[in-house]
Amino acid sequence: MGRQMTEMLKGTLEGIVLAILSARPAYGYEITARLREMGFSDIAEGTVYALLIRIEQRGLVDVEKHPSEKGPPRKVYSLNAQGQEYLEDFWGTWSFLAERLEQLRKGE
Amino acid sequence: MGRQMTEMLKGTLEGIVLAILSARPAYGYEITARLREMGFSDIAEGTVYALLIRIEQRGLVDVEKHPSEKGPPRKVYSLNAQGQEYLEDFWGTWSFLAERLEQLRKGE
DNA sequence: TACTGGTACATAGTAACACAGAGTAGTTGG
DNA sequence: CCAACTACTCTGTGTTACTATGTACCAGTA
Repeated sequence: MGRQMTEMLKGTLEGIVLAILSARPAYGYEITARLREMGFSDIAEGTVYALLIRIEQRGLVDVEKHPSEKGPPRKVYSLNAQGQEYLEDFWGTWSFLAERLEQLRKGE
Repeated sequence: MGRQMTEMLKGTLEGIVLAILSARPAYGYEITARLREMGFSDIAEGTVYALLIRIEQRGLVDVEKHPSEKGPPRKVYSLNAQGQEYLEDFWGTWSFLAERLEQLRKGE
């Protein structure tokens, strides 16, 4: 992945994953696959799992273990109330940034 | 500043500064002031200076020293050809990210 | 003269995050 | 048995923005 994308994902990847979870619960491997479909073709698996552990420790998601038909059991994450609130903050921050950048892009 | 904003600025602040410089040359103190006017109210001065040194070392900007009426001489930065190219890459990366995020925001 | 405040740049140390790369397990099919 | 897919974990590294502090230069003023 490009250096620019790597740096830009810092902070936003977390929001992206929370947004995915706000649609419906999901587990790590599934989220990774979803990201790849979205075009984030080479986000490292390890990055996603580490992020999930982080947001779990911050209490933004609830976790349940479900057996899988194939492979080891899945850790299914779902956004809780605190996570929902945090996601709204994220959208606020994102909007602020996106507006300034659109302004900058036009302004020349 | 919030944790979210701090993380999101990683990767974007560089582009923001380059975009400011693409409009016209500027020096560090001036850029910091411009950022504050834009609403990035508490971006640390040290952050901007460090960033300017970084982009100078990468060869994205040219530097000239100009005497100042008040205080020490100014280091005036201007975007060069390589910087222009890099900025275009930045806009490409940004657009990609912004599109996915808008999609995610709508999709629920 | 001494002091204050604004201008202008620099640096050392810290925390957070994405990445690379390797490893551990379980299941299925050749 | 082993390759391929599923599913999660862990260690170490580089980049970045922040905090905090320091240097330096000038104007106005008491």
